[in-house]
Amino acid sequence: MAFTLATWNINSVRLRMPLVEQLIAERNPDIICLQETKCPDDLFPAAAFRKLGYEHIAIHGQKGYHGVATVARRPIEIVEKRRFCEIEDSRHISVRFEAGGRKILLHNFYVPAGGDEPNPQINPKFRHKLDFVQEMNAVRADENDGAGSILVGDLNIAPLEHDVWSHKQLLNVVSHTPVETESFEAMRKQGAWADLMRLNVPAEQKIYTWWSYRAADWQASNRGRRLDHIWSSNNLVPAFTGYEILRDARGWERPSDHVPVIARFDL
DNA sequence: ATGGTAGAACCTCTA
Repeated sequence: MAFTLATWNINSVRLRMPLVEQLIAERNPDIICLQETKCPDDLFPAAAFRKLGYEHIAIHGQKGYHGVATVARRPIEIVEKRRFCEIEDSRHISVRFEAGGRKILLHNFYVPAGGDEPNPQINPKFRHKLDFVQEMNAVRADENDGAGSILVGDLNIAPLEHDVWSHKQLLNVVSHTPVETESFEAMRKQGAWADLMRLNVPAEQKIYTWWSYRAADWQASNRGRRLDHIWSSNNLVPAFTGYEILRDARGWERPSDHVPVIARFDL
């Protein structure tokens, strides 16, 4: 039983519904996890998704900012919309679905970006980001009863040296500072999560999923970062059969600054 | 070293 799963920071789902349609036309993922939907739940384009065949919809949105959504061609059951750092931001939703006779728990995350100043003493947004990652230590790849877990989303941290265009130049830039990358990797390992996008890729190979809007020519400068991630419990690693970063989507009409990442599993 | 773009919503915040 094969299925594909896409994760994409869409940066306004209402504005970019045509791009979502393009993703579906080109790759037809079974499940789509969106972040930064920037859309209250009552304005979510649910009818449009249903029309496209995504009849199962789990949303956790708010007005103006943040917001996550998981939509699927197959039944999904909402498990939780977790609140982090005692703040009412919409940054998480988890659902359960069945594949190959196994129940799978799927977390969809939008981790705080953290502002520009990488000093938690003077930048509350960076403090919030660090606290958020700390709190994610409680989210583990539970393997009870043979079930598996998947965690995807815009995690806003590029943990490894070759997850950014220049390790040296980004050491003091939020998303790649040592305090972030170290607590991020510690949290991932502590939760027993496998970093699927790096599994079979040489450490020195660059992987990007995001290119800034601020570059004059994103393609020419190619100063990307790997901010979007796909993790799974170890018992799902044998079922993981590969992934694709839809880099082309960065060049689509009025693009998001993130591109979809699509993982394939065969259970 | 600096400033560059984009979205939501309405003033400025967030990224």
